[in-house]
Amino acid sequence: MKDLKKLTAGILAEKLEGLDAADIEKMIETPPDSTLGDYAFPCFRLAKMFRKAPQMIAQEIAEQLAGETAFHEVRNVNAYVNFFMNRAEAEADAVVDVLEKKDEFGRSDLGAGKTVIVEFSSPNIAKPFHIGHLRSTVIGNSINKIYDALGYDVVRINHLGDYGTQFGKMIVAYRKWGSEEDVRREPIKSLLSYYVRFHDEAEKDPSLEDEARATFARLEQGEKEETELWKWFREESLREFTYVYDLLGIEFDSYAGESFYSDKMDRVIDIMNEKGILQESQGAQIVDLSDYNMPPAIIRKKDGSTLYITRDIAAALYRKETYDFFKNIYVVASQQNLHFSQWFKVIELMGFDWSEQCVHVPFGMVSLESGTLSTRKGQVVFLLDVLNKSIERTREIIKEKNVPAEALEQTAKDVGVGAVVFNELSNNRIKDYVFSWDKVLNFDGETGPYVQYTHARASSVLRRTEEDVKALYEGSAVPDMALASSDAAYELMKAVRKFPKIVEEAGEKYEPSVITRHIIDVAQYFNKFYHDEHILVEDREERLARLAVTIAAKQTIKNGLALLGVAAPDRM
RNA sequence: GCGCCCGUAGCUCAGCUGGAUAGAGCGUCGGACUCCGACUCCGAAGGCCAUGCGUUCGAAUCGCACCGGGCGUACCA
Repeated sequence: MKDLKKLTAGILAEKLEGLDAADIEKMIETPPDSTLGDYAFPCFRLAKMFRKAPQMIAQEIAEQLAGETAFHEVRNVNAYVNFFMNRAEAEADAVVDVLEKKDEFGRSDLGAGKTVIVEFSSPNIAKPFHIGHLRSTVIGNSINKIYDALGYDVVRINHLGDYGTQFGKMIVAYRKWGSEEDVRREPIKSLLSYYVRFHDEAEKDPSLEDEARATFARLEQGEKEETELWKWFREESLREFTYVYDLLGIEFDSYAGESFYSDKMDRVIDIMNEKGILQESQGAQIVDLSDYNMPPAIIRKKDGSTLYITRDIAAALYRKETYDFFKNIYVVASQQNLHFSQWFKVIELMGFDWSEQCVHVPFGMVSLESGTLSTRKGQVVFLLDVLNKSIERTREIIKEKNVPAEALEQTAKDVGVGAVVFNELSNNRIKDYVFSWDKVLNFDGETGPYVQYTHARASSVLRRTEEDVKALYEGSAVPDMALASSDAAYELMKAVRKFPKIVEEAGEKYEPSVITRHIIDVAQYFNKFYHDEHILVEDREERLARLAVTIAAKQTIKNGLALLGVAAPDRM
């Protein structure tokens, strides 16, 4: 597709001394109202340069560009030069692109040859997968897909919380109150109950905490008995997680969790010593960060065992060496902002200039109407329950619709799961939110089912005239887009044209909601177009043009949903 | 205390790295199916963009201050 903004900037640059096209392109903006044109060039800033009133400048530019064939019209309003593009040309340009690229429409090769790592989801072993884990899982998955679409090689890492003092606690608890049989039958539920009991008992008997720390230290030293138990807990837990990931359609390239780095930490400490940044304080080994207005990073506890931060540093070193990443992205809750600032700084102090390639992508907290999530206190909503309820509700609704019986289950899953995922990705990730059943199970308005419905509706139209559609794809019929250049069609096609830029923006900001918002726009424009104009008209030429618009809308929605990890069924 | 984040319509949120009268959805009220899928569409009501000062030709957007909320703040993750 042609970049019409760039083209406009280029033409303006010829008329304006002292400004190059790149500067002008940055100044060009989109008018608040489409009746004011497709692009606008504000002239306020030129006033000083040309020592003239901005309105005058705008007027003169508009007059000079009056005959320019690249534009349908150039109009002056106040201090703005407003550009109206040739609708049919712009639409045709996009249609050709969509017909040719299909599922690839919106993809680019910006990141060719570069590797991006995304660490996301990362649940704790032996704890249930709840609504709080959904954000990292779904945001991380989408960021992966976005970077993949931008041409990067992506590596999806599930940094399982499979290590740390908590496993000391778990092992102590299992030995005291656990049963092998229960763990085999209901692994997470049983392990969790031991864990909860541990905390209750430890309140009465604080020596349990010391015992747990000692047990973890033995695990870290590779003692056989502890290691066997730990391995077993990990396997059982992973089996349950996989079920949820399958439902969400999410895959990982690596499950190297914290434990994977347990033997890679001495090196980290050696490097720190070489650089002379490690010091002893209150029996622990720390890196002092007071020069950077941060509390110290504790690298090694007084009992010799390591912490989260040490493992993250070891993991980053390993990943740099293994993958030579261009970017190393962490999709982790904003609660850990300080943690990431600390260890990014430590890495820099260790002399690694790639510390700036490490990016923390934080997101806001999820809470319940009854308060903060707490697995231990039973204040929790399980993700599986949410997904199942949503699927169930979808099944009820689509039973009477146009879904063949054999496709019902799959469709209920696509739409039900899609609703939950879409909902999760519709707001800026940094915002906190309160989980509400009403909200996830509401399918009206700006929701996944709304967008999916729009897609299914477009598919339905296309299904009715397969010959025409085939002809368009094969190129044996070339649509005359002048026959579909109404306001409704044009606004829709403008949104389609914008899609590749939207993908780039979402990548730059690490913000899937940019895509979510945009495909809602596309769906809204399509629904308006659909209502305003009959697509399957008698006249073939007119019909082909409107079908081309329909194909473009459907494809954009489908590709956008794919980047969110949401399916786009043809019927629902 | 200190640090970071959030504060836009009754509710949930957009608002592009400063621009032309601040936009959606939900909810409320009122309309549109003998017509390509009504999980749809159209219309109405609803705002001193928390507050104050500043920078600027121009501020919801940038800076400072202040209020309210969240998170974090040495051996949990």
